[in-house]
Amino acid sequence: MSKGLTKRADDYSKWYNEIVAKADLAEHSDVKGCMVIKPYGFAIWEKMKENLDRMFKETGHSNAYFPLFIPKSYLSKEANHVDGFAKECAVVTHYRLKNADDGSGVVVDPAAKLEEELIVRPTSETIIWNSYKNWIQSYRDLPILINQWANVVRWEMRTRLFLRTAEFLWQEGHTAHATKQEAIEETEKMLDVYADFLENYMAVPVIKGIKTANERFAGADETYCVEALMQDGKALQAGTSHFLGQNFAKAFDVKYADKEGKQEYVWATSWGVSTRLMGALIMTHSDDQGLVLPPVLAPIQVVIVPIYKGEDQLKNISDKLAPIISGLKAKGISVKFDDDDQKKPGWKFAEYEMKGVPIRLAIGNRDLENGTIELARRDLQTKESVQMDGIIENVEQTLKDIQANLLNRSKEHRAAHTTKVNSWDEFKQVLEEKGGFISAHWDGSSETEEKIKQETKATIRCIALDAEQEYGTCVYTGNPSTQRVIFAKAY
RNA sequence: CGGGGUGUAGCGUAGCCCGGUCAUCGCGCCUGCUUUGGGAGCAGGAGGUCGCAGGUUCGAAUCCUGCCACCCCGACCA
Repeated sequence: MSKGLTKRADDYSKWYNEIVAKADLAEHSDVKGCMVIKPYGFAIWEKMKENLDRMFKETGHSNAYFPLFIPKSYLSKEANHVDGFAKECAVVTHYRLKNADDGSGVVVDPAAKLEEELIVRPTSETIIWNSYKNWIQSYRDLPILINQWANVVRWEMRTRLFLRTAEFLWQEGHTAHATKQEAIEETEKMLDVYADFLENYMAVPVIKGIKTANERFAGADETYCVEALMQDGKALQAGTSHFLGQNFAKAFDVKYADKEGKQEYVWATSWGVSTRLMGALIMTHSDDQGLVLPPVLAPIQVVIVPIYKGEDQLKNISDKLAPIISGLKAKGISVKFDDDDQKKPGWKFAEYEMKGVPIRLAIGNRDLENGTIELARRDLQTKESVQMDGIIENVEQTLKDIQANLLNRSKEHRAAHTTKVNSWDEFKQVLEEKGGFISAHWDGSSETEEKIKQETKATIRCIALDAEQEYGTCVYTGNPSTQRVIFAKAY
């Protein structure tokens, strides 16, 4: 077994899979298309959840929970919505098993056929709006600002750990508002929450934008998104926030009486991020030694490895470390003191590097004599001997430095892989040789977008919210255009 | 559902084209001793219906037929 990882240039997807495996994050289940998230991977996801959940609550949202099963008739109430999901739904048709008559095992009891099939939710708009119908009568009932943490199922043909699996974990916010303006503001506010989270917690820079009609959520009037760029030059849709207009209100007949007593349809939004964020985290920061975690999301921020011979030495080291460990913990820093006698120091170094632990402290007899300790930074792969005095403040500051460095580094990577192009030849050349985000003029038609996709596999990731008005001509058709849009190959 | 490929120990594999001490090697696992500042060394040990079912043959992991499963490339991916 090789000690290092596959070189990225050789096979990016193999490199990605190795990191997921070696950092012990997740594995494919024997159940087709499904993923097992292992304890360490789940601990990172929980850190993400914890922070997102707090941010949702700070913006006035509450958590609730709705059923896993959606009656088929609900899903079909909104025409675009059902079209968008019909091809990837898991369907429950029976509710009972029985022993086979020939003793060959358990079979589905044909007598237990459901009158109406149940769909395992691919997303919960329909089941939630079926409830909102009963909850909303008056403008006084609005707004409703609810989020749910749940699992959903989308029967994808081809899956990749974290990025696309048949079942995945996510949060979905579903809000109801009295006015269009307020719903649009909510959509944009939650997009800002996502961008904030991606950049300041995950250290993943994103472009905020809106989707073209082709890429829009089935049932939305407008889909906002945050798009990130991975190390291989492909884009990843990291989160979406949808302005749903009155589509679901009309489909489920959800009206409220305004102050004048007039009946009006409710305005809606929905927004979500999923375990796909784990994929974004892995593909943005990892190197050939394995995972690299931003400190604010690392389950273990500091690992301490003692280097010793015999129990006496270990005891000396432990005694010396005790106040440092409690001092770090007092500052809210998560520390693991790995005194496992079964593993050697070198093994531990490699192990925690693969797991992306931001800081490693190593201490042995030599350090005890000199009053020093070795501090290794995962992001820079550097290590230096530093004074034991002031180590707590040093670690605290270094964690901040690492967090900032990771964001800067990924911003630089993105800047270096974002190209303005002005001709079709240039477009194809940059896409082929360099990849990354391509900023180009587009004539605004779905046909053009579709043709570009067929010829190059590149799609319009978004129309950036901060795009400047700039007159030009479509890179494909030469038709007039008023702004550049972001193209890329995507996950 | 099309095109290609692969199934050998927990994992990764050699052997298959040229049937016969071929079931190989690495990792992992178990035992013991020595080790511990970058994935320890040595010695010993456990573990396999060679995907399944037929067929050819004195003899099949190896050849033939059928089936099953998985992987890759497409199609699909709100």
